[in-house]
Amino acid sequence: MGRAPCCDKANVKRGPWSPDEDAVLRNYLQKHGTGGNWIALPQKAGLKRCGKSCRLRWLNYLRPDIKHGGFTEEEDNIICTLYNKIGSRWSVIASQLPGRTDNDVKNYWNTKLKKKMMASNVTSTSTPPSQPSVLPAIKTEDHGSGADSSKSLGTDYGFTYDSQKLYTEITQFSMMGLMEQPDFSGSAIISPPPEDISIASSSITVDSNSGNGYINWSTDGVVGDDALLFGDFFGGYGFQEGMGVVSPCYYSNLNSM
DNA sequence: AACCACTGCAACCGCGACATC
DNA sequence: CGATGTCGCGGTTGCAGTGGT
Repeated sequence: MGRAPCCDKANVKRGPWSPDEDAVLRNYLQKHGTGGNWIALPQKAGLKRCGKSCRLRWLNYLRPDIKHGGFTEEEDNIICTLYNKIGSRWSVIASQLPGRTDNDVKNYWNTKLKKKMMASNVTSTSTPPSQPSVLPAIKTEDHGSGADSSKSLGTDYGFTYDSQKLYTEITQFSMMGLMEQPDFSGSAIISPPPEDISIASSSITVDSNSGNGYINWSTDGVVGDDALLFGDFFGGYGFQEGMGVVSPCYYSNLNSM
């Protein structure tokens, strides 16, 4: 059985909102609030609109604290960073940007930021590293030094990866200001370390010919949440697609610690 | 001036999640 | 516990504005 429509589409107005409709909706909501029911609201307010349409209009346009356009460089960075970490969860991303709506952020990403990111990637990969003739099979290998929370811990996780892809992702990472520009001669230093995580040092080392590499990191001594968060950080930011292959290695190791 | 392609953004649609009955 | 109603989200569409030819 299909879902019943939220309103009678034949009897509701659609398309752009007029200033009069905006005023009616704004006045009603300022006086009465939503009453916890958007579906019933248009009838109460005297609008020939679908409740969903009213909700959207209020949330995306009429709310008093909304900002439109003029995204700052800082907002760009936040959007890029979060997009690379969590993907297209626009409501979550928008929640980190006061005055921005999910729709605004989504539109901004689709029309401008995505192209900006891609253009930047094209520029930064104009002299790509040499490609292995045959893409190596992905493998994970634990080179960890084992669990001893009383000492400074150093952990390496070996991986094999398509070096072209890895380079692109590291460059992207760098563009976001989260990593020093890699020269790809051998390694890239993650700098500064992820906020709130006490990683003492970290780097990515890659052989651009073979595609073999290691993620190396050490903490100040406590491997609990810090290491997990760092795993999340890598898994989310640096290797959104590829790192999933390595992530299980992290977690299986951490679980055994 | 007319046409076309492109861009940006408001609005719509469909669906999953959640609440309530 | 299943059926129903509503909310909220992400993907997509439609259209006005703009610039190029």
